[in-house]
Amino acid sequence: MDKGGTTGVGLTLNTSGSFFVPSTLDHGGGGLGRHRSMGSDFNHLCSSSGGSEFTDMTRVGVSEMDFFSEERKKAVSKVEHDLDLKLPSSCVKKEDLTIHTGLNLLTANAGKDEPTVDNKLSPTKDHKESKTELAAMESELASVKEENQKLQEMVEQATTNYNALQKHLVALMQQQQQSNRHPPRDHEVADENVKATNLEHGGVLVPRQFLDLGPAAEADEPSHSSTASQGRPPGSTDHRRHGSSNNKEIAPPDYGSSCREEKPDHPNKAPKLTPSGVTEQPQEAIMRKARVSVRARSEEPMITDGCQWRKYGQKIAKANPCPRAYYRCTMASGCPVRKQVQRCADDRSILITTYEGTHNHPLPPAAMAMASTTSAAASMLLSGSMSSPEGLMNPNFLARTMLPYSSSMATISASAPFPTVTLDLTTHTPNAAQLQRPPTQFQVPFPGAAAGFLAPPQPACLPPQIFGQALYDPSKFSSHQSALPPSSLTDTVSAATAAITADPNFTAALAAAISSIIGGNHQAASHNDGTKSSANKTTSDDNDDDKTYNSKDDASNSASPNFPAA
DNA sequence: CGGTTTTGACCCGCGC
DNA sequence: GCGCGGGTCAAAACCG
Repeated sequence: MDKGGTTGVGLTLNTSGSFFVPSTLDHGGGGLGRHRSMGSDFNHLCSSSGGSEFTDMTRVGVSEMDFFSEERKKAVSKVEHDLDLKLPSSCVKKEDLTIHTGLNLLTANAGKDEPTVDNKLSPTKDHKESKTELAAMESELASVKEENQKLQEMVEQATTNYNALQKHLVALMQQQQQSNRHPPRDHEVADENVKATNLEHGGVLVPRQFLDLGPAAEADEPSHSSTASQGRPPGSTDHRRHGSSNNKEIAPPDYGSSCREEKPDHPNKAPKLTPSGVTEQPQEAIMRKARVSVRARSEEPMITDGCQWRKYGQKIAKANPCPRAYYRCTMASGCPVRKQVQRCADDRSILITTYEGTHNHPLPPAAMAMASTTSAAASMLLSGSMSSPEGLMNPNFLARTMLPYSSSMATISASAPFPTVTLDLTTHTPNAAQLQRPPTQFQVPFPGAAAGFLAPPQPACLPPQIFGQALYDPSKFSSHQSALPPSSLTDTVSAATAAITADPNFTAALAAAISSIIGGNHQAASHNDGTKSSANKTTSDDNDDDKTYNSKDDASNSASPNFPAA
């Protein structure tokens, strides 16, 4: 498609003086509706539409040429003004987009085009018709202008939000670099956060962390992390007893060895080289090892997070009589995300779900929230741990930032083999709703919402529906859950989210979440069918997904190891 | 029949 | 070196 480039409008004139926009123009941006939905090419398309649309509707007799030419010029200039068109000289010649009007055009092009029906029109009839057409044009032009105005406002808003987010990211990256050199004290961090938020930076730096996060960026993860996590040294044989039998179509990742190979503290591991020769970031390996643990009350064997999981193992840990189940994401082949599900030893109504890794595939909307949140929490954890060893070694570092509102909401475990954030959603926080938007909470403009990708501008990444269908199904509600009605859970979730988002380090993570949400939404619009087909059993929608799991799990619930006979 | 779950065995890191 | 514990594999069973 010619995006309003050097292709001239190329108005042609028939012998009657009527001129048409040739169909070749229309394919580029003839339909107004097409323009409205355009994004980055909005201005370009509008600029060409301003002319083409106008001229497309215009069919004027020769006698009116002079009169209408002035009108047209005014109208076009108005449109251009309204749209505040900025036509880069490099790609658009202004004169190409200007409506060629007047008799000079007539003389220039006269006789070049074949006669049309308009030839038969008498001047008088032509005149009247032209007037009505002009009136129609003007009214339509007005509505178009109005719509374009709205669209432009939307674009501007989205751009503003995007810029604000980007600036903040840049500021945070700079701040992070500074803190690497001179680890500031806590209050200094807070001050700098405030300053960073207000900083205005013109530079466009995209932090790598931002790029690394989110499904879009993760799409190539298999080629990276798979070399890191799955790639056994070329000559090393599978030391396991059996050859691969399952997953024949997939290069079976050796998660055991990968896990071990990726130990961040492995002393002898030199940074691996990607095929391209780029040194692989150890951060990525650590990133995959960061864990987000979610504690939620649920009678269900598994909380509903919108993803498809396949159980690949079960183990009874020493400290907990309840067996721990191991699940792997099956929404895409080779997705590195795993989760562990285990009931709390103290309170078996509490389900502890620990997520690890980031999805390398688009997510359905229902899965987006949890994935974004876990990814964000992991990123936050890692950004804290990355910026200084203190973050990793001192469990209070992140705890301080995450727990300004509730000490029971989130905890950081440094004693665990891997850095782990635990979001405790089992405790109802009375003031959770008030904490949802604390005055000092960093709020990221939500480009998705601004641009209309997401309907409600929710600060919370965790819609309540992800925490088990039981929350909405009274029949499945246990006494535990009835003690925690959905609304309060919503508050708790919101409060947890508020606690997380209060951390400025969360920014990069949230950016990832946003990008994944946007990308996922973009995907989701066209992905549903794909999800259905590829996930055959699971998903006409999420409820079906739940039912699939629940039916099985319910059937086996009595014998479910998640509920061992006490 | 294909996908999922179960379950015993294996691997590896770590502590002693 | 050995045992323990966590994590994973994969054949068999199960399910729709």
